[in-house]
Amino acid sequence: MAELPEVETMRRDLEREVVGRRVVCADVAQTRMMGLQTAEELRQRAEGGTFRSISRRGKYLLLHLDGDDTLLIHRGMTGNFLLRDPGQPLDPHVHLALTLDDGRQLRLCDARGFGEVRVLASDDVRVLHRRLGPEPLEPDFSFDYLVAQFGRRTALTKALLLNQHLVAGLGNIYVDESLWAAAIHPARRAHTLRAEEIAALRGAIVDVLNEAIERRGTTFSDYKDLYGLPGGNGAHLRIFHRAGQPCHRCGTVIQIIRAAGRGSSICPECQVL
DNA sequence: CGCGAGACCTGATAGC
DNA sequence: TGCTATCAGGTCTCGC
Repeated sequence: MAELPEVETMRRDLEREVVGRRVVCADVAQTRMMGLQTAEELRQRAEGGTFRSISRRGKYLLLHLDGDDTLLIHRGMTGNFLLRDPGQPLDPHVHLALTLDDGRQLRLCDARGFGEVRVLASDDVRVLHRRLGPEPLEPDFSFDYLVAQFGRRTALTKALLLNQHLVAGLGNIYVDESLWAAAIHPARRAHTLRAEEIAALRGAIVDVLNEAIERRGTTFSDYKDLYGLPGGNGAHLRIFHRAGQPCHRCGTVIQIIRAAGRGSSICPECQVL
């Protein structure tokens, strides 16, 4: 999975590695990851472009080319975006391979094809920005904003946190981690949360994300960084994928339940409904 | 409009 | 050993 910390880690690495580099060759396989865009159009618009800057919006990675075009990448669940040296053996399930003017190659690999890759004009980038909720690490993800949203919503707290229109960048890992840190059950209805619980939840989300970014993201199965290396946050997970092990706060055995259609790791003692 | 269920997809794994 | 069923979940669509 690639949630905000993994995408942000990749953004920072790409900023250092590819800004100023030119795409001399774009090999594109037509897949559903491109939506209605053809592989040929993607190739034509990417080839010859120079990377001017790299940004991120939620879980979307945006590689801005000179001119009006931006390469958009969403890694879905199993997607990896790798920077390979010349001559390195092909990776499986390559959808897109960009050969740079220094000989290195950016490869988008995704076995399942749940991700997305397209070239967008700046108008489309603006649409994407408007479509998504606030960035959780920026000031507009405020206590007041969350109180206003949660107060009028009856959905499960977990469902709202996974909803990218409400806040952009959280996925199953960091939602479970944040809910545990704030001692809130994932199936609590959002409008039943007290003000102090909302404050705790907001603080937990910020802390959990910042710590994960510091450790270059979480790897427990597929995720690899730009260099093909795992992130360092896996060993620091407090609740996610720890079913059967003791809660770090109270020692109770961690369980997996279903909430908002997702497997959800909880401490049944700390997180009561 | 908000909510929740189902669809999409394929590799890993459990069960027979 | 090899087959089949099930599960994983980010995002979109659809019905209520």
